[in-house]
Amino acid sequence: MTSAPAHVELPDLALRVRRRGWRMSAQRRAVVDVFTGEHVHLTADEILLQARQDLPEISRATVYNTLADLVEMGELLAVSAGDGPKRYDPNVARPHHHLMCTRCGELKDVVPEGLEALNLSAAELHGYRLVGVDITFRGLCADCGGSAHDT
Amino acid sequence: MTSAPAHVELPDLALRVRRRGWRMSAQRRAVVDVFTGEHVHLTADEILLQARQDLPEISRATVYNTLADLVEMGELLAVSAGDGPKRYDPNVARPHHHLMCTRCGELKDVVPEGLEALNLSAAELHGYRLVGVDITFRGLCADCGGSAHDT
DNA sequence: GCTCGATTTAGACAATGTCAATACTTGGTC
DNA sequence: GACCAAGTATTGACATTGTCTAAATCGAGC
Repeated sequence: MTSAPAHVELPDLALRVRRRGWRMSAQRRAVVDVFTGEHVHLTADEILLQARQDLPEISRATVYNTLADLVEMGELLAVSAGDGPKRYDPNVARPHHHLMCTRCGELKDVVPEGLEALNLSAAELHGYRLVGVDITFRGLCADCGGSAHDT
Repeated sequence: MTSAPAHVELPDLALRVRRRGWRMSAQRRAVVDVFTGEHVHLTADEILLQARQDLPEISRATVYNTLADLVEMGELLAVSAGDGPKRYDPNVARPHHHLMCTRCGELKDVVPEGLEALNLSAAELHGYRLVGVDITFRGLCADCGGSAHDT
């Protein structure tokens, strides 16, 4: 362990948490490093498995703790996509929605047009104070029989 | 057990499954009868508890089986609302979306205006064949600090 | 009231997530 | 470099939600 990883190019999420002065540890780095790129939508279990390739002894609780912290800080979005476990999305910079394959669970980011007008009337609000809107387009991805063929 | 419940006024869901010739049993009736009215959004556990008031020996597996059958038949909608368990919605007749309280999980049906135009461009479809859209408005209900006051 | 196939049941199991107590590590300080 | 305090990680038990199987039971038509 004499090689100090000094000038590695930090991916987005890693850079952001670094800037916040978030206390770093080998475990947190292993988790954060899984999210390279913007269009990653992994489940906690997938994140655990990938993090273990760097750091085999990392525990499940640590991954959940770290993810919860990141969500709390607003650096990660937790997306509950129908069935199955939550997925985590590092693309918090640009508001977007999701396109989900109902068969394999794959998730894509989408930014549909004409959504600015999406509002509820006072009657429809039922006294709620609105915080946000989640839109999930359901469909079949190309691999699962999407636009290619029927049945 | 000599009183035959002959001309009870059947609520919607009960009527509908009856019409389909779905084989009825005390257990299925207990589950179906929980869904009186349109604006009911219960979790499997709540359904189990309510059904047990009619039929104390009904098992969890039966409730899940029955719910899965009803969803399969299209008589019930399964709504995954963020955290927590799925909720079941008997309002399948009119397409609608949901308004969810992020604190207590309460769910309301809403039919927002100006949604007919909601579409994805070919590029955004990523080869998916679109099946439907789920929209969930997130907020705080009146009881949890909605329109009344801040903090 | 029989009979057959559909339905229900208990309980084990699986997947996902949470928690508490203890041990360890990090970063600051001398 | 060693120490300390606070923060962080770990193990393993637990909770919740849901699924499965084999055996028992029931419903509805005859």
